Amino acid sequence: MKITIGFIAEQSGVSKSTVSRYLNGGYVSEELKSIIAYNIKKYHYVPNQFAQSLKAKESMMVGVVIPRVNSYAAQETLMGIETVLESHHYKMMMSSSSLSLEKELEAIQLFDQQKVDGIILLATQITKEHTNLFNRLSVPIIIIGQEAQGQSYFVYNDHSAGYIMAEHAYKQGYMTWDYIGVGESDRAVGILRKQGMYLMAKTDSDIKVHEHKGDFSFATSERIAEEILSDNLPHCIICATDTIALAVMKVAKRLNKDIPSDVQIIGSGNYDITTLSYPELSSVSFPYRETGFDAAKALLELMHDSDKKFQVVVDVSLVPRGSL
Amino acid sequence: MKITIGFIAEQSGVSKSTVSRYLNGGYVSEELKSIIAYNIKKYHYVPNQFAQSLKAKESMMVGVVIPRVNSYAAQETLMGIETVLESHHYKMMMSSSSLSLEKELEAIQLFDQQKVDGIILLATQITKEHTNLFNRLSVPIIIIGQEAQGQSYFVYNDHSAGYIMAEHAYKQGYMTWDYIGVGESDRAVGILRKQGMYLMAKTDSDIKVHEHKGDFSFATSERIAEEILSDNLPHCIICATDTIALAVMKVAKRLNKDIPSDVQIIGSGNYDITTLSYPELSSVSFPYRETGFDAAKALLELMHDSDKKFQVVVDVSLVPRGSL
DNA sequence: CTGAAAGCGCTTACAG
DNA sequence: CTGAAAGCGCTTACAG
Repeated sequence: MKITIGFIAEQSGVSKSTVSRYLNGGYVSEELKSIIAYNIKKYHYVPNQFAQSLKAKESMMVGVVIPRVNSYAAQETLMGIETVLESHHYKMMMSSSSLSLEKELEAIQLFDQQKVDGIILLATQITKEHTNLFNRLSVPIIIIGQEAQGQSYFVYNDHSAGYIMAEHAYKQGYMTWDYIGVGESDRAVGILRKQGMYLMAKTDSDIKVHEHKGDFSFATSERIAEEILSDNLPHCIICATDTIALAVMKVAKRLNKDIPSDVQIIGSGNYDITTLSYPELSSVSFPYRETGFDAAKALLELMHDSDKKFQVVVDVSLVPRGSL
Repeated sequence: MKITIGFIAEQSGVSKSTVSRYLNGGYVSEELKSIIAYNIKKYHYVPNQFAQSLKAKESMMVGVVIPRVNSYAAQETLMGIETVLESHHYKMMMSSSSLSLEKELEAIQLFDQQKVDGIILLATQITKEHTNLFNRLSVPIIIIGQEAQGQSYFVYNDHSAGYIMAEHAYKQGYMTWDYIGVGESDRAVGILRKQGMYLMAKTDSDIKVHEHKGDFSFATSERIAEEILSDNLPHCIICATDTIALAVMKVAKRLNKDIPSDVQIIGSGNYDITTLSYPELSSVSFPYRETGFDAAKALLELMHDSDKKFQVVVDVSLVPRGSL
């Protein structure tokens, strides 16, 4: 049978109100407390959360929507978020959109219906539908990774990331670059990083850049790398992400190129695996974990003061290693 | 203001029952349908999930509890689970315990309260409390990674993993091994893999094994590797996990050892990054994704036939590469 | 095909 | 300190 508050009340010889008060820390005599406690234990009573939430104000849960489960950036960000939520006794619920925008929207809406106290979205793209949904939400939301007009967000300085990679190549004396980018639907990675790179390239008219359109996948990156390296010439390859860079490195090794004398490689993201390759991969560091931490703190504030707005740009920095 | 079913009914000039019926596919005249639809749209009405679930039977959600967010095994398993849930129109909610057994128990209980339709636990340890909780759950649960008496579970053949690593070392002609293990609280990784290795070692009395007690962390593994390699002798190192193996490889390179001529290394797990190192890491492959897939399928069955019981042992296989 | 009413399991003023 | 009662937003027989 189903153990309800009414059953516990009955067994304890008190009213439901009293049991409810016991559960929520209201006035109950010591005597009743112990007998109620006894029965709750005896029957393994667990309050029905739906019934509670129908009245209650706070669920002490925050929902986090991530683009995919095997993303280094997502993992790190989650760990930062988790740290602050935990210390404030909130539970973190996660939902992955598997890179489907539709599922992403659904997940956000589901969290809203579930009456979480706040939502964090690790975004890859902000569409008109996103904006509409954001405005209808009954709980605060913070977006990480992409700008969203009128909302609170934390974005990385992706423009600077592109510039920094280019500048490093330039300072090492390389004047002809291959740039492997990703699609422009991801504004931060697809557009801003590339723009940053070109801004730097324009500072010296001797610089030549060959642009290649790629995507986030390892396989596509390998294919592009094979094309680039097929001419047996030296190449300085600037990659929009570390995944791309790692794929390039793998192909270069397969073709017996020496890194960094034949082929120079730099990526962005500073994934943990950049230090496992040989040579280690030069990269641009994005403070994912700290940003997750800060965003969660900000969300906590928003939950209590919905007039606030956070729109912060997080700095990135060069981490030169062996590959360039 | 809050848009409820009552408000929509009022605006549409019908009763709440009719709106509810509209929502749930009951009898409603075409005429009323369109006017209700109109108002739902107009006011962006979204049913309160708590109120629904108070009555409803199914939530179409399954909860997955993972030990930590940055685990390769967890990621892969999740992707397998996701594939089947998605195709059956279930939503996947994830919760991480951050390796805290207490949080793990809480998360399971929370999912149960939330009336998910089923739970999958990626386990690292099964305690008495776990068993008690499992028996009290009102929804089916499947455990992956550890045996749980009386429950449905999918475990890997960890004993075989240990044996396979040892056998490979033996066949390559190495007779003196260093084995780096993890704590025994994780029965599968800590005990079974080690036992499998020793079982193989016992087949030839010339085999010597030096056992080292480590843990899952990269840092501890590096420390142990430094100890082992400090004698400047050759070493054949069998590692309970790929993380440990990767750490050993890093230290070996730092000490300018050649792999595999000075130092031989093998791990378990077949993480994706095993192919990024140079040389690539030999390992034992665990079919994480397929197991997630199968476990989710099994859960779906359990949800409709709670008498079933799944207790399956999944095979693992050697993947020899450059490091041993 | 439609609506009034009871009920899901809890919380919360309110009166005592 | 305690209990009766109303209410949270929905669903579901039941009668019409």
